[in-house]
Amino acid sequence: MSQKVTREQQKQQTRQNIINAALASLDATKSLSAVSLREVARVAGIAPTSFYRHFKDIDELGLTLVDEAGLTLRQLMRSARRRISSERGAISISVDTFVEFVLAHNNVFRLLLREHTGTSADFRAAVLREIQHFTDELTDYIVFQEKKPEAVAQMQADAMVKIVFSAGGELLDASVVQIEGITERTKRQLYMVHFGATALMSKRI
Amino acid sequence: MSQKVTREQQKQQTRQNIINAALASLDATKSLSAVSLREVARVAGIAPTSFYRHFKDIDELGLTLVDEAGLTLRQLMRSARRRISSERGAISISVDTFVEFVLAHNNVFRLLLREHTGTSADFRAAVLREIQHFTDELTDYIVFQEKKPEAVAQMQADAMVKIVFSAGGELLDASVVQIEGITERTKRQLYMVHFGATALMSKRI
DNA sequence: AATTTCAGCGTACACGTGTAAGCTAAACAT
DNA sequence: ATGTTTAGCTTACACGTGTACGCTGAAATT
Repeated sequence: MSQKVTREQQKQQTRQNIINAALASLDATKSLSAVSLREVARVAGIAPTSFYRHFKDIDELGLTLVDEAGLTLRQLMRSARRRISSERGAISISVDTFVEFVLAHNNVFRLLLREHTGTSADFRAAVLREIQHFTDELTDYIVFQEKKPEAVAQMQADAMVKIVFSAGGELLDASVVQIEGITERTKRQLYMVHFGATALMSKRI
Repeated sequence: MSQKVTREQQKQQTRQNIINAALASLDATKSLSAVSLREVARVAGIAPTSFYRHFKDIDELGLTLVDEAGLTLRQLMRSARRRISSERGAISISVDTFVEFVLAHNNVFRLLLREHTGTSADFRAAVLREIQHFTDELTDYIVFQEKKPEAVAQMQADAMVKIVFSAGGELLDASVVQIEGITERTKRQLYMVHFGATALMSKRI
């Protein structure tokens, strides 16, 4: 049938295999910088040296993974924002969606969380960029929805993201019974921040 | 002069040398689990195999470091609490002290932050224990000082610690001009949480 | 003075790592 | 049909790792 693009198709297929292999290797006991070229190649089903046909470095693969993780997260938040109506709903729906994401793609979230404080400055910068995206979009939402000045909205969004991401980290090691508790606590904490920001805004900026 | 305890003294001295060597190896590019026994031994000035006379594992050394880091932090917060008078002062003094700590002992704080999301479940648990100490003491302070119910105080303290620790992570990569900004922002965010918790308490728990 | 303890040493091993060099064969362009 | 490109392979190398084994010499005990 279609044998026109077979060559490029194969290459893209192998590239995806490498990415999948790397993601599969990223469990709770393995950091990105500890993933070895040889292991990835082994799982991907290619020779170690063939890896270089697709990525210059193991680091280049790492940055690719961080980018994909950030993309997934951004898409998620867009879909969540579509389901928001009232103010109380915003926090509840957002947190629920985030929790679902962490639990469903725990390897991906762990990747972000780990490399956020990891050993590679490049990786840290890449993760920071993704978190900044996350924070910026939340800031925009707050400015538009709650009619708050940019400066206040930024601080509120920043605090909220810090709380949510930290809670996400707890989820990774949490048992099933703890998850509900963490979720509820996080919602109330975000509500605290929301309330505090609103009150402070009208008092002394 | 004193030759009575020379034997044990020497051993303790070497043990301290090992700990110092490990701390010295812990810069921005090296995680605890990536510190090699051989490198530590090299820096400490002993043969690789002599390491085992002091620690069973490299992990046992790691846990020792986390404990020492937590101890340092706990002592710091005690000294900070002594300088607190009014309510506004509490947040300001605490954050300032924390920032000083992170900047002065950045290797130690980096250790805590890294292993908090690191690859070893034992290390994660150890760091979590220290953070829990931190949170518990803050909770007690809030209960006693602000007369809030335990449940509210816990959520407030937990949110505050999450914000402060996240900010500490930013400080590690921040330039000198950014530090002031991060410090101020953090104070305001903590004030948001404080205010929000107070307001929420009187409304709907 | 004789004996026991033990902190530290040197040697040796097997293992996983990144990557350089040159080859094969199949997809492509001509 | 012929020549070129290139994804993937095999082989090979030097390096750092954890740790097992047996030894030494001095401090501590008797």
